[in-house]
Amino acid sequence: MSTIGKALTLLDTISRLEKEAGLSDIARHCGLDKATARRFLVELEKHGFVEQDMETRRYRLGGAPVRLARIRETRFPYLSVATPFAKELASLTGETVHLSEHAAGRLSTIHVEDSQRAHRVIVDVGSILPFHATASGLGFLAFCPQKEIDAALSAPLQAFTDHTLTDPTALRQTLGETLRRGYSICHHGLETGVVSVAAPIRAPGSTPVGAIAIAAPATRADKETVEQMGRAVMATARRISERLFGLEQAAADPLARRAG
Amino acid sequence: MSTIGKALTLLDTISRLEKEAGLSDIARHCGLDKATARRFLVELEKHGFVEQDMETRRYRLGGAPVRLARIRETRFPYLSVATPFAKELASLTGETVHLSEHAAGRLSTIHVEDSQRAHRVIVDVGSILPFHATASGLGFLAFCPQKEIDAALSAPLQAFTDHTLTDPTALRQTLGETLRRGYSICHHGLETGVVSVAAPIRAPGSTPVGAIAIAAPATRADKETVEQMGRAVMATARRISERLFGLEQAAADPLARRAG
DNA sequence: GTCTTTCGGTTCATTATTTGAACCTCAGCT
DNA sequence: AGCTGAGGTTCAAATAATGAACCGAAAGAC
Repeated sequence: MSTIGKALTLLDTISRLEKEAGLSDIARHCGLDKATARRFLVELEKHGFVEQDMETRRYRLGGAPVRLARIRETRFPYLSVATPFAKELASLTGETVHLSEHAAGRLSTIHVEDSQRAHRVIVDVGSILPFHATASGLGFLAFCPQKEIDAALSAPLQAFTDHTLTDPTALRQTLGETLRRGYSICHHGLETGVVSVAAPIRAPGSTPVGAIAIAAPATRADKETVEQMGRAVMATARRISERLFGLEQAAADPLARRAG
Repeated sequence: MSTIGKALTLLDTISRLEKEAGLSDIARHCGLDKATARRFLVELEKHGFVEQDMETRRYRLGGAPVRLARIRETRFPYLSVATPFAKELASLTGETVHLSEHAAGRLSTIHVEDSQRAHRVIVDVGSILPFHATASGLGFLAFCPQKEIDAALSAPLQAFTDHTLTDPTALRQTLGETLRRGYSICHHGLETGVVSVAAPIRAPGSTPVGAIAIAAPATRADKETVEQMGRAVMATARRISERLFGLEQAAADPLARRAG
C-alpha cells in the first residue's frame, strides 16, 4: 500500500476510536510501527487533519475536514437538503432516522435524528454500515449496478448476530425483493432487537449516493408497522432525490436498468 | 516534503479550485508531475477524499471529509453551537456574518450567514482568511500567544488592496489595540469597500479556536456603526465561547496572559 | 479530411523517501 | 532502586516515489 493510503487509513482509524488516543495506541490499532505512526501523525497535524492535545499528548481529529466538508456541501448539499426530511420522518414515525453517504466504497452515517422515545435505537454519527447487515446497506446495494453488488458480496461477510444473512445467494434474493419493493427491510442484521427499513437516494440513471433509514426496536415493529415505515422511508428518499437531482426521477423505472 | 504532505496539499488545491478540474490542470496547479498527481488522486479517491466524474473524467472533492467533519462536530460542536448565534447576529445587524476555524495554521471560513440586503458582502465558505488582512485574522491573532503572532508576521505579507497593512510593526500595534478593545476592525484589508469587525472564540487560558466576524459595505459603516457592530460581535463571541468551553470565561482577564 | 495539440492515462529504470529496531528520556508503579 | 510502558528520535537498510517518454483518443486548426 502506498504511504498516502497508509496515512489515510490511520486517519480513518483515529476517526473510529471512541476518543483521543495516544501514539502507542494508535500505532497498535493500525498495525504500524510507532515511529511511522508518529511521522504520519505529524504530517496529518501540519495539515489540520489531526490535533494533538498539548497536555495529554493524545491525538484527536482536527478541523481541516470541516472546511472540506463545507466546501463539498456547497457544491453538493446532501446534508442540508436531506436533514429536514429526516427530521420530518423522525417526528412522523417517532423512531430514529439516519442518513448515510457512500464514499470510499463504504456507507457511512453522516446524520442521525434521534427518536424522542425512551426506548429507542441509538446510531452513531460516523459509523460504517455494512452492506449485507443493515437496511441502509441493502437499500443502497439493491439499486447499484451488478458490478458493485458482486464486489460487495465477494468479500467475506461477517455475521454480527444470529440473524445476519451471510449467504451471497440469499442476499442476492433479498436485494431482488428490495429492488421490486422499493425499500429494504433488515431484521436483527447488525444488532438483535432492531428492525430497520431504508431506501436509496439517487439520480435516475446512476449509482445511489446514499440512503435514508428508520431503525426501530423489534417490539414496536410488527409487520404492518414495518410496511408503513417502509413506504414512508421510500417516499422520503424519493423527495430528497428529487430535490437533489431534479424532477426526472418520477419517470425512471428502476427495473429497466438492470436488464443489461 | 513528505509524500503525505504533497498529497494533502493536492487535496487542498482541489478544494480551492472553483469547480471540477482535469488531471493536467490539477498537476499544473500543484507543480506536480502528471503521473504523480494521478497516483495521488487515485489514492485519495480510494479513500473517498476525491471523486472522479466518470463522464468528464474530472476530479472533485469526495464525501469522506463529510464523515470526518461530522465526527469532529459531535466531539467538538463548534458549528452547531455557533451557527444560531451567527444567524442572530446577522439578523440583528443586517450584515453578512461569517465563522472561521483555525486548522493547519490557517483560518478558514466554515460558515456564512448572508445579509438579506441587496448590497452586501459575499464571503465564500472554505475561503482562507489571511491573518494580517482580515478582521477575523486580526481578532484571532490578537488573542494568541506571542509566538503565534511572531510566526504569522514573519512570513511575507501580501498587500491585497492599497489599504492592506503589511508592516509588522504597524500590525503589532493594531493587534495591541484589538486586544485592549476586545474586537478587531479591518478597513479594506482584503477587498476595497469592505469594513469588518471580528472577535475570537476561545477557552480562557488558551489559543482561540476561531473567530466570528461581521462584514459590511464601507458605505454603511460609519464610526458609530462600526463600534456598535464591534460590541455586538464581541458579545456574541463571548456567548459562543461560554457555550463551548463552560462559564469560566467571564472571570478571565485577557491582558493578564500576555505579561510573560 | 488531415495535421497538430492536448487530453487522460501508463510504463519502468532511476532516485529519493520511507521504514523500524534500537535507542533515549521521563513518569508512574512495585 | 529497579522496572515498565509512555512519547519521541536516530540512521543504515529496504522500499516506494518519481518523471521523461510513451500510448490512444479527441478536440481544434487549417
